Amino acid sequence: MKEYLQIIKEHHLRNTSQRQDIYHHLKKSKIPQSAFDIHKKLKNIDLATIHRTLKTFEKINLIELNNFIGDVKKYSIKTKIHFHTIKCKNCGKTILIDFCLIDKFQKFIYKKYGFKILEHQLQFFGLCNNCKK
Amino acid sequence: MKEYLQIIKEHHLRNTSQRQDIYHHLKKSKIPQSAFDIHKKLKNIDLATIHRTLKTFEKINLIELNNFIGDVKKYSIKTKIHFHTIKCKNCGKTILIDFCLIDKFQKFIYKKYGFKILEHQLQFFGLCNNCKK
DNA sequence: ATATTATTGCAAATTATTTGCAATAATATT
DNA sequence: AATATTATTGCAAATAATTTGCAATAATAT
Repeated sequence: MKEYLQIIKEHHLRNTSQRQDIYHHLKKSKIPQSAFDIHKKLKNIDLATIHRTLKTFEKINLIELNNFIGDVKKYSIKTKIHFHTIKCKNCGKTILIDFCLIDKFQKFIYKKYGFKILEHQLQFFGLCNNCKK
Repeated sequence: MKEYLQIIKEHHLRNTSQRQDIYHHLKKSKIPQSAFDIHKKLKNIDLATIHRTLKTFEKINLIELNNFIGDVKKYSIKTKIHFHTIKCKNCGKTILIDFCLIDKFQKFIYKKYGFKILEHQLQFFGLCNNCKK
């Protein structure tokens, strides 16, 4: 919470109740949330406001886009802890992998392709414990 | 082309001129294409037909979804050659990395999380040669 | 306590995708 | 080779996701 307010203030934004509620909803969500997901929980906040808020939060680096390819946009709190996700192709169960496999490849890619990597996204699709049987 | 016709026939689908044209457009495209991208090039084919064709092609594994997160759906021919992409955050330039960094991690993930990985998608975002200066 | 202006809610617009249906064209059947 | 069958197409309309204009409201600055 301290962190949220600090970042809001740094960017000269207003600490509205809508922004607080949306931030807290994202904070407590285990899985990335779409604008519509949030609207279902916070029915009193207009959907357009939720979209605008998510864009704002993304711009100031409070949250990040984190959806599976082809899916609607979903966002999650930007943590210092980098993670990846696995989604079960059968039941949709999604879990987080709480460490990063990729960092070590960044230097290699810089040498070979001249690209300086700023971010990456790694998504796995598979079958979970239950569904693989 | 042989491959395309073979797969179409295997699935008892009809080899229409629209499907041929869309397939060939994707085949010669270096970068994943959206329905609208294709429609711009093949103006005589209805946009709804393009959407339906892409879904059909995806279902029979001729093509695969390959867009950057948050972007509209983009598809590319499914090659035996697995690849990843890097997109420049500044100019949008996109290049392909023609080998896979991830395969070796799959066994590890199976052991630790019980997930059997079927597919993955790795996207890098960074700055290209020109833009990093 | 009041003035200023960012933010909100609402309605309408835009963009991406999907669907129903009659016309058309590809394949199967004779 | 001609005809029958039915998948596929184009068109129009529907739905879904997101964006935008604008007046009302609420947060912050004065």
